[in-house]
Amino acid sequence: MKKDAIFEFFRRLAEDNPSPETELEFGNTYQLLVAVVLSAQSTDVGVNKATRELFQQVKTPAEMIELGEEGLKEHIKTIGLFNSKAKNVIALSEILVRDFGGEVPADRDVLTTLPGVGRKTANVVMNCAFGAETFAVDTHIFRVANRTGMAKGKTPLAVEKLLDKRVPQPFRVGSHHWMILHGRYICKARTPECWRCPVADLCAFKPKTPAPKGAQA
DNA sequence: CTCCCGATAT
DNA sequence: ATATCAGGAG
Repeated sequence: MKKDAIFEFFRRLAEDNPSPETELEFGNTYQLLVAVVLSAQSTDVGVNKATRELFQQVKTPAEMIELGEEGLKEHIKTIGLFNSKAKNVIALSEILVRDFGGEVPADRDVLTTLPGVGRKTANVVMNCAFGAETFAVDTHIFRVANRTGMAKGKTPLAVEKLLDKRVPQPFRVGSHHWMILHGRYICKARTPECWRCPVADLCAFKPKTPAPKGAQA
């Protein structure tokens, strides 16, 4: 995708949604971190359903430790990978209390040292909580970037580095969410809805199946 | 590379 | 029945 097309791509998505935000629900930065850890290979809807009561009861790492691993499992047992996620959230909370005064560090490389926190999760926290120009390449961004031809790469890290080079201001902070929402609701993995896509003319992907009868753009 | 792992859409 | 979902660790 050419430089002008990338600018136009985000200009149109920004026009439709001026201030995109994460669909994960949270009340503070610690809860955001926990929600993102829980969201691995799971839907935001499912995570929000599980965290609604949890976050009413638990707002700090100290309170999470008090709840305990088994107590946490009761809240998140409807989420995939819940055993390893519960273990990681408790371990991560203990480290925050012991080494960081119960606060979430605003540093990507420090965040990555926490159990259950990889590069993608750390980038989400940096972007959503601290406004950093980081590209958290999850399954949606990886797919949208490759499909459209904006940034073709074999690994999430390769795509992230290309996006960092190619996405211009003033879209560098918001592009992360625009791509996620676009991938979630239009440029879907199984059935991309190209017939109602606002950036289809800028995209390298050509759908094999036509728009369904009576589909509205 | 494999394992982890429930809910939902197709 | 199977693919997919805001991945990370061993």
